[in-house]
Amino acid sequence: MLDMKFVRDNLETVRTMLKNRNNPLSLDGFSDLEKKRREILSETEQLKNQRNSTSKKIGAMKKAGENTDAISAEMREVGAKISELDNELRDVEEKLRDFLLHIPNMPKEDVPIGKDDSQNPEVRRHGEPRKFDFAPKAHWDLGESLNILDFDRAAKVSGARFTFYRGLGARLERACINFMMDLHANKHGYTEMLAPYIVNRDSMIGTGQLPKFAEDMFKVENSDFYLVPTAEVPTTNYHRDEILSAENLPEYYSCYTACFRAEAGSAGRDTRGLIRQHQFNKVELIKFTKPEDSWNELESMVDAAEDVLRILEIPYRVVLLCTGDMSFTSAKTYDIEVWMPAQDKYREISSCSNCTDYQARRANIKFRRDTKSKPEFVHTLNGSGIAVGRTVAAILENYQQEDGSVLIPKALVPYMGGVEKICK
RNA sequence: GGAGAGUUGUCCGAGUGGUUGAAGGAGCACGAUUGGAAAUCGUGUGUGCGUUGAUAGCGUACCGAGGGUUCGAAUCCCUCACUCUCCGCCA
Repeated sequence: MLDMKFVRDNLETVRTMLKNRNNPLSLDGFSDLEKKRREILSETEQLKNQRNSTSKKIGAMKKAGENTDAISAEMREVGAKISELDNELRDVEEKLRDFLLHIPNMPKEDVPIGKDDSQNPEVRRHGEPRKFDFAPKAHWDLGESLNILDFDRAAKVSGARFTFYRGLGARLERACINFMMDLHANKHGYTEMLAPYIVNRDSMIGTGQLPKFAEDMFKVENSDFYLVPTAEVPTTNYHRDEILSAENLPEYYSCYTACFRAEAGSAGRDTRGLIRQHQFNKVELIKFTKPEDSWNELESMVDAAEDVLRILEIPYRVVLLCTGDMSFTSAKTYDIEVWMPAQDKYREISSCSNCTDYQARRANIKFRRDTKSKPEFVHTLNGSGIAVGRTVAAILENYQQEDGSVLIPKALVPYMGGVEKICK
């Protein structure tokens, strides 16, 4: 969340930001609440001061054997007033907190203002989309005809937006996970993690999924548990309520998890194939950095994610998200979009964001520059490194042959136990 | 799931109603000592909020979380979470 004082002192700037993000939140009432909070606080603290000093006095009087009935009665009234004010204060602070939890992060100055994804500027491209001398098939058709993806049985067993991988399909998904984890651990310096798939409410608030996006999550019934929508949640909250030491920064983590998303509101979109599933695999990259380093760290994180596609030799482009398309917690986001021949367009396969101190403030993650200095909020970054199901889809479409077989990218062959091609 | 024990500052660890933000120790920082270091000695060493020009001072809150009793709670009561031990079950 944003700093309360920042919102108070920059109300119009925050309003403009909300408008640029197409966020309808109204800040009416915020200033009054903020002012009210300080008024109550000053009054209640004054009374507490009185109570504290008088209570000490009462202790001394009792020791001296004096009667304290009158003064105790007086303090009882002060106490009643205090608890009345405290209740009022709690109410005001709850409302303020609710405001703050619903205000998204401030975009960096160089983020273009725009309505939606049509206004995301392209930053760079890598690789030439292959020229097919036959009509390329969609990955779901390839997967079914090769008998490596089974959407029908997944629908029977679970429902829409689930998939069975089988045989070399399952092997390919697993090969991608292993390849990505090895790449980030060995080449890019990320510490490998495996995290819980179920997290509590505080974690979901810490990274910004709650309270606003509850309908996008799967909640475990009769509990306060949620299925993780991304490894960003457990991995960023790994350091919740901690003060990190400066010499450990930046901290890099890579974490594979399955991801669970309700996909409410995307009915009818990407109904076929691996693109939009209730459960999918993802390798996530997470960084905790000093504030002054986070922008460079964002660039190197995107590069690490791009590296996956470069090594797999699949064409992609990088776009910079405009204000209207950026996620809630992000100050700046690059999306990597992979070339999908059957759709004849680039599709998102990774999203890398610098959340600056926004999540750190929610999750209370700080660091200390040295023993004498006050703790400061870290910056948190997260990025897909990369979405595994979409990678498999991209491999199937980009590496397909006219006879319906699919070649395995060279870098994955060792992870496939030497298999170089998937055929019928 | 059953029974019991715990949760205090960076760490260890005292503290069962009053001057305790919290004994003592360790660590750390600064200073003294030293040719330099170790050892030793001295001083200091939490966070949030409010006030403020101020990372000064003052006030306030915080001893797992939330509520209650009391003039006053780390200390008493209630609820919850987590940790540990034993039993049961189990990949």
